[in-house]
Amino acid sequence: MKPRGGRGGGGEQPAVRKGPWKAEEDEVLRRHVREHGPREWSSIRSKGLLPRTGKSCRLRWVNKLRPDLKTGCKFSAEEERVVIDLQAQIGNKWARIATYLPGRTDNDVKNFWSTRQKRLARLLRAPVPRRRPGKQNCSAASSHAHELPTKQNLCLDMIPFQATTTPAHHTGESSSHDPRAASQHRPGDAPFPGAHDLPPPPVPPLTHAGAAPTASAPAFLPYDGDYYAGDAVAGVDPLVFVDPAACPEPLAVVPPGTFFGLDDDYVHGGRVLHPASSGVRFDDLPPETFDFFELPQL
DNA sequence: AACTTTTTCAACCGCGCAGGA
DNA sequence: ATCCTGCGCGGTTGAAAAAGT
Repeated sequence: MKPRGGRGGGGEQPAVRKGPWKAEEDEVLRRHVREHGPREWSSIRSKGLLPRTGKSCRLRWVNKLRPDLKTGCKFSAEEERVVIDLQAQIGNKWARIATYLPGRTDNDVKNFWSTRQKRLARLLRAPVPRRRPGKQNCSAASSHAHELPTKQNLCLDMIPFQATTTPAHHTGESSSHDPRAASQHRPGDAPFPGAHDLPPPPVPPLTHAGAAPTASAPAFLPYDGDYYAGDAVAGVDPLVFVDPAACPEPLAVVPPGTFFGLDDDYVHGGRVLHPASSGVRFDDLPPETFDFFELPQL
């Protein structure tokens, strides 16, 4: 198709190929990265190595070929919650959110979120949900879904939101507004830093209702390569720990209007309301909405 | 078994930013 | 200061797979 606006084009280059990648193409791309690192994507085409745009090559590498990716593995309970928490805090900054999830890409996070949004939207339209297809999770079987008490396990069933969560404005600008800072790896860096090597992503301090984050009770802590540092935190506001056994980390409150993109007709005070009956709370929603209800207790 | 619906995920596109010429 | 180019991000699409009827 059309190479945009006369760009990218020195001399004679093969027509751009699109669509699924072949194994041979993957191998060429891997070789390029081995030799040059994960950069100079445009040169792959200009040198005639592959009839793919640099953009396409980069995407293929980042989303599929990077050696540190978790593939064929659904999001765990932890990962789900991290995504939900961070999306509530910083919005659709998938690349940044992905920096908290070792082995996950922004595309993974984006797809995950999109799936949950659709699922919730469908559930809200259809009060009697069908049994959700139970694909095998890495760490769970879906048959637990109806066995778990929702309220105790519902990490997002929070106390009323009242405070200073910081949507995009907090995250977006200043030095922290460098979405690339967290994900871009420079030539001198370790080739593909896993979570252990990730610098603390520049996520703003998260807050929860009634208390500002403190050293003793951080609202959220980035992945530390092993487990979330919040696990061991003592003295965390008990309101945040709905059930420490089921939900060991402190969580940020979901600010109104942010949950899965629902507007305030659906979300009120940090709780999701059924559109047709404002007395229905988030935890009245079918557990099928979330996979992590189905996970065994951590 | 066949068909339909839903979910998953790979890949593309447009836009904006950064850096070099 | 401006333009050009490369790259990264977020949104979207569509095919394939899985599950339900």
